[in-house]
Amino acid sequence: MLAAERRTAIMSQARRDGAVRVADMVTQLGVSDVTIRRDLDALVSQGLLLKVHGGAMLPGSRTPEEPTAALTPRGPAVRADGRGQPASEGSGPTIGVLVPKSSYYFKSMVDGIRATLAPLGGRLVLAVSDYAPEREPDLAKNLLDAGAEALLLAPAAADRHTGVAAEWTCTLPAPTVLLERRAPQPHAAAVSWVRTAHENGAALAVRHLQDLGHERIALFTRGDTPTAYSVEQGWRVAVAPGLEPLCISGRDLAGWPRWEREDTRRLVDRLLHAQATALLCHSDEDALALLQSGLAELVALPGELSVVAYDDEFAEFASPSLTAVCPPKRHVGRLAVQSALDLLNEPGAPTRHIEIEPTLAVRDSTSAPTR
Amino acid sequence: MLAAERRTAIMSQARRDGAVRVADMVTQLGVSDVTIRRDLDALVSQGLLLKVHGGAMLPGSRTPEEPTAALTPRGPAVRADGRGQPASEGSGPTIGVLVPKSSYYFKSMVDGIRATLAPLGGRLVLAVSDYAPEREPDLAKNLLDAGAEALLLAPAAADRHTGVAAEWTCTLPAPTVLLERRAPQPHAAAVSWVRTAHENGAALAVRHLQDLGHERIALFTRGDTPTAYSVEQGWRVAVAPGLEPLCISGRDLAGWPRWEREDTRRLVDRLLHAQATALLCHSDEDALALLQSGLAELVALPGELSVVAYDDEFAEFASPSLTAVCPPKRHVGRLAVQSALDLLNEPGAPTRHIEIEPTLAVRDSTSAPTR
DNA sequence: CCAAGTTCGTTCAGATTCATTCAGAAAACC
DNA sequence: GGTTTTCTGAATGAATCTGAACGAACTTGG
Repeated sequence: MLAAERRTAIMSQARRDGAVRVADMVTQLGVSDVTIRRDLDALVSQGLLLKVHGGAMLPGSRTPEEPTAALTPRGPAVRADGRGQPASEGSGPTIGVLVPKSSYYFKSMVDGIRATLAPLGGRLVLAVSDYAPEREPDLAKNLLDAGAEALLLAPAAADRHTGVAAEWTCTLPAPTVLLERRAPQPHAAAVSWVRTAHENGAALAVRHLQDLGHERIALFTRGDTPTAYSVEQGWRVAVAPGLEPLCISGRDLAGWPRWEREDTRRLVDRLLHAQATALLCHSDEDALALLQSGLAELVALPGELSVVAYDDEFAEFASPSLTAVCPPKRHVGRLAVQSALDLLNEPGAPTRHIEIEPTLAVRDSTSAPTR
Repeated sequence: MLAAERRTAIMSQARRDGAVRVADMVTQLGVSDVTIRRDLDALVSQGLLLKVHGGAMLPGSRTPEEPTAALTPRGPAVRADGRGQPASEGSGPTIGVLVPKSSYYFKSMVDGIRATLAPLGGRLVLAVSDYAPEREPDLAKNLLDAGAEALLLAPAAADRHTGVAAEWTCTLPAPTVLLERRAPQPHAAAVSWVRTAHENGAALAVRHLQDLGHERIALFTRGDTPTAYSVEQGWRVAVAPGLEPLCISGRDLAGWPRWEREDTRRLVDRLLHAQATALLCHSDEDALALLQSGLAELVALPGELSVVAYDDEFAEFASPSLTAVCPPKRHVGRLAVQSALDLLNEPGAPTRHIEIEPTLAVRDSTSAPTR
């Protein structure tokens, strides 16, 4: 492993957890403690970390007092039901988070929230609605009962086309920041939100493909969520107008999300019939499933069909590795926490609406069309 | 094997793993280490890779050796203007700020920037363009020469109607955040900005007046700036459609910004003639000037004419005290600094676009119309 | 307060990697 | 055909990285 890679790994862990300990990195990276310490020294001299006994912390976390406090709770100290340890003598704020799913997309977002909160000694209380809108008001109340002073909400109770959240999310008795949702009209100027510019993410992918020479670019979107609609909208605007766009929605696809060999064949038929040379595939999970169910045997990748995955959880590990749009999930979490803390610390702080731009990771699944 | 093929292979591996080792590529491609190193040099000079000991890494989202920290001599503060605090032990970053005016609107913004930077030991370098677009590129360069590691720009070089900044603001060799401006299209997804939702601020004022029972709400806007156009647009959308709106622009008004008694009388004539019962006055400075030049002697305030000031620097101290829209100037500065620091500390951090909502301070200059 | 267990900083030696120079081979150009 | 340009590989000394070892410093729990 490269020294610089090691340092990147250390920094990424530090950013995730707010701190790193030498012993952990020794076992994790398989090098000696001296080496880790030297890495830390280097990072410290760049101002990226602060050394403390046992490891290092992110600078700027204003706790010169008890630096080790954030180090000692090893692993994810925070439990969904709130019965986790009090997270460093309760000096920081308690933030309640409501997400529809604890896995996949929202996992990274929650990671970002945790990483931002950890160095401040804040506590995270998590609720998962499992996409059941009717349970969410109660879950939000539970969060408040569990001591949450501010709420970060990604409610399933939202218009699927516009991502506008249900009204109750805007009238809770605590500062609220919506995640990947907007507030309904009477409250739009009063409730903050942080969202990904998924439209631009899809456009980014389309433009990359167009630059390579593709003209007919199909879209597959997963599920019936605001994200899927935003991606679809961005794609629709970015593909050359005039050409009939080919959009395949998981919600219309019998059998989905189980990709059988037969499904994949049918999908490929549709793509070829529409003369598509590229596919933007919402959720890299589905792109991976496509590959695993024989996509590469039916068409040459990327020669006959270029594939861009939307989302970048597993795309890197596919074969061929998938070019992917990377929604800045971790940063959505981070900025939401910062906003919530601002609202908490300064009661009159103004509402803010933040859009974060996705990036594109170009890998091996896209090339110029061969035809 | 062609050299170009080799380099493609290297890039592909780099993109897959985030890094490549010289030794690996030697065995994998069957050429000598010198050759690989030369390939790396070539790719580095194209900006595609960063060399590190043992190999190379993807630029961005990485921690290159000793970038700015060691290069910028932490010397005495170079102030672009006037007095300067000693800038606290030089541990923090240096932020360059370019504003068109150091007074009035931007004063509070700069205050917000300074207040956010101060506890971090950061240094602020300020440049003022005095609304001369042609001087701004040089001023920005000066800021960089003075050691600025990131830039916050509110350039006068911007489309007055849309607030889209000139292109050069997006191609500077340092993380850039635009203040109250947007980035032009090819760069919109790559350059962050922070702006006030002036449209919503104007709408807020209009709605307040409508709630009081006003139907004909006039607008005065000051100057020929993006802010004025945003306010005008928000006002235009919010006033009842169908009614002919009365918009008076300072840019069309002879003599402005000097309010003589005669000007005020003419303005009142126009308002009364249009049967306006309320006035949204962009810049509380002008609202104050109106009052001081005899407005209250010509119409009963707020009975015959309700006045809402846009901006809240002096509105509170007028008599009667003015209801005012408060643009969150200080917070614009604060969030811009936070964004710049994020970009500085984490080179791969995604672009963000932040809109902050103004608030409304209801005071004595608005009431239900008496008519 | 002490004692045990960690963690820290430093030095030294071995291994790897780096930049550079020089020379040979292949391709391009006249 | 001859010359120039470009690319490649060997060789060299210098620079860098890594791990072991040791005494000092720190943390923790009585």
